[in-house]
Amino acid sequence: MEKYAKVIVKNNSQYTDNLFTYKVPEFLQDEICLGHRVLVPFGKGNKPIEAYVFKIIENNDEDIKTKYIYDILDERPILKRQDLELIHWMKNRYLCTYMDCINLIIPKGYKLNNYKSITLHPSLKNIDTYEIYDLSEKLSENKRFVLQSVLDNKGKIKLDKLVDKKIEYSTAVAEESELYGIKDKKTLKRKVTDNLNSLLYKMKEESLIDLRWEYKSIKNEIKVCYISLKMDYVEMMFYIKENKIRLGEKQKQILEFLKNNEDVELNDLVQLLNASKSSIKSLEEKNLIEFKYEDFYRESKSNFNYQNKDVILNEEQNNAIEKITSEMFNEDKKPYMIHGVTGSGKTEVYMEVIDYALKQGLDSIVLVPEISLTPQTIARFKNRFKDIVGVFHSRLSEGEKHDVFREIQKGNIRILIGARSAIFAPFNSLGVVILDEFHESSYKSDKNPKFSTLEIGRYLVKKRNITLVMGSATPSVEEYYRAKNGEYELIELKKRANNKPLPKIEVVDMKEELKCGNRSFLSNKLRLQIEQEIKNNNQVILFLNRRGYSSFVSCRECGYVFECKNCDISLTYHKSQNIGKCHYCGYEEVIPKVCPECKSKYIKEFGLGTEKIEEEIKQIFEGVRVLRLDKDTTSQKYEMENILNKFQNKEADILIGTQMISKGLDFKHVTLVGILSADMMLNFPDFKSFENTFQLVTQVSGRAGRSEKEGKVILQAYDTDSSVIKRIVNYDFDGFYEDEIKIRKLFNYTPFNNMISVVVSSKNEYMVKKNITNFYNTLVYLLKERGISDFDFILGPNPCSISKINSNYRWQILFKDDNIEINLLKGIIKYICITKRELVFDKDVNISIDINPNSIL
DNA sequence: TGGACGCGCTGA
DNA sequence: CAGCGCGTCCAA
Repeated sequence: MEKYAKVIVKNNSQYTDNLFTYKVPEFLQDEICLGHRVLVPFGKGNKPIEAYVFKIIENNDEDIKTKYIYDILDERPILKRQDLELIHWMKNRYLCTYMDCINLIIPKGYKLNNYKSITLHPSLKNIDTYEIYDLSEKLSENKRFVLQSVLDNKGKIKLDKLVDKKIEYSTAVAEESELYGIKDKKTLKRKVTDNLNSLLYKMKEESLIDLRWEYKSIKNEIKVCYISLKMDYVEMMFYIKENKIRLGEKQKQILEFLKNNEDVELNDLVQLLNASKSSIKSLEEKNLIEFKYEDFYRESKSNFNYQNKDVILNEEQNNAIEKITSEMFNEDKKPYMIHGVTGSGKTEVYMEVIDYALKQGLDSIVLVPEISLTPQTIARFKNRFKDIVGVFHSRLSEGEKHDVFREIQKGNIRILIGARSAIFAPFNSLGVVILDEFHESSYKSDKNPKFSTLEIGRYLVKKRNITLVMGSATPSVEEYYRAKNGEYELIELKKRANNKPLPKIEVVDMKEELKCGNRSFLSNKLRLQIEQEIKNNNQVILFLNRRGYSSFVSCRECGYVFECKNCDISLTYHKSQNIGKCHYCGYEEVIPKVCPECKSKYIKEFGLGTEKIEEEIKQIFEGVRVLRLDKDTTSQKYEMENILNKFQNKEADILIGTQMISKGLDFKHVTLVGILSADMMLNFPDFKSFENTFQLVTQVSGRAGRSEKEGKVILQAYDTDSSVIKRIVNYDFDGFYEDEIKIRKLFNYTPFNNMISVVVSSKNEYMVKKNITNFYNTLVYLLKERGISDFDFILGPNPCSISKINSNYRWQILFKDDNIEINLLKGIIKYICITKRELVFDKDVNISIDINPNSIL
């Protein structure tokens, strides 16, 4: 019997995104399992690369040549059977590659290093050195160099090292790398590598050298070494005498110490006794002590102090908990949607549900939006559940991620708090997934696979019968619609946990302020209120959803606007560094004093940003302590904790921030929230801008009055007649929902439709146009073939609203599944963009397919 | 994608 | 013909 394995190979090529069949060698036949990470030879040069076993078959009737699998890389399969199913499902749902999906769910920190190594040809191995030198004399300079390097390096050298040597050698010979012109190091290295490679192949042909791929499997792990005596102390003294073992003074000290202490960590021992590692090592070699290695858990710790509050659950909360826990083992339960006003104690409900699951032996995942993965949230869970709480988010290092996944698999972590990708954590018995603030757009991934965490959650409910609890004070319109249609179990929490009313929202008309001659961003009312609250020893939060100093800089003389070199976006001014920054690609440039176009000096910044607010607030309220929380002030690790700690300890009176301050923060002295410009978001050209505004403003408002003191909100806007603002003021979610769902229905937006966005981009604008037209024509052709002649559901091709990002020109086609079956449409798009990609598209254009995108810019 | 290979140009 | 740059093909 012959065994074959169908595998997915790990490389980042679009063109190898299918199953490859390999023969399983005899010695692996009993061992190999689905989901194993294996090593296979790939390509002409049989380069060893990683692959994942997706299928195992006996006897292969397909007529394809097969190579043998080299080896299995880990003892146990790295992917479970259910992971493989999920990968298939995701690949089809989000039209991405297998590897995109695999990368998301395999434990991190596994790496395969492969390199080419050069040795002397076997026929030269046994001849003496003199003969080799004689031989090399007859060769060209370069070949001699290779042979010499191999010999100098004990008969074996890695290609990489040879390249370095060669560059060093060439630069020494030729003046200042003149040989290759002045190029950056990377291109130089590539070039040298290429040239050496072709030389090496020739030398291999000539039987001068041997060329082979080698590899090393690396696990990013740290072990801790614990040391104990190998036998009883008295017994050992005997043993030492018996065998005439000579010990140094330090070594005697060590043994003495270990007599009273077991399992001492190596580093502690070194420090405590000032001992050297070698003296310890030699004790082990003398068989007197033993080492025990254990996994070290690189846990990202936080220095945030959270003060526990005593909580008594109210009736609404208890009902919710009762409902969810009582159905936990039901077969066909629905996901739960908790719609609870800000401060209604949703987190307490989550914790009770998790606690219940824990007692039933089930693990839980708590998902929060990236920006609200604050120390506060984490501390809250850790305080209650202690060490079994793990944290997972994209800012962890590879090693930290690896350790978290390992601790999960070991069962040491039972509750994981994390951002969206934490939903793929490898729990053994997952019972509960919590999706907090589920309306947040960050639950949709922006890189491949462009998955929606909600959809994955629903998948897990269906396939693995987990309990999915999604909570929000401001559900998204589409999910609320689904809840109303019975797809979810809707649970309403209408009261705040502290039984205080929601803070009153007052609207200030900024047009009126202007008329009265107040040209500042601060209305008189808000200014007076801030003064008042600070006098009363309370704290204030000011919210503006834009970081930086001003939104753009322009010349008042000629109208020149500073724009990003790489993107179709104006630069945001950052005054502290006097630079314009592109918030898309990170491009920066110093803003000059004179206009680069007309040389006038009338350069001025326009629009508001948090940096400017901070500056002016400090001027207006002298002596007031101000903190600013946005992406710019929190770029360094722990900076966010520091700011939040300071604010909590009342080391500041005012906290200014972007949407980072809108979620999950709970400060008891905050009595006033100022929303500086509600219109800013409202006028955003996106069909979700109303919804986003409603959500954000409601969330921020909820930061006020969370304990005994009552809170208040002042909302500044120009367009005070806007229906959205009226709904916000009255906390009228239902009204807002009714307004919005009508619009959605009218224009056929989600939830009434699916939308697919296909963006083609490239550095070359002409290529983009050509390719997207090609795509469109192919699509229309295929649709006609299927008898479809009404193409109303196709919008475009058009340039994207942001027509250039990172020097890439972007064109888009949008699809709504109006008159066409979504799966048919997806099938066709997949066929063109993936299966037959090379027939329709040029190689160097990027294609991005997004199902139900967050934004269509 | 990126590794192997083949082709053609240049200069000795 | 060695040395080098470049384009093309293909992966089990």
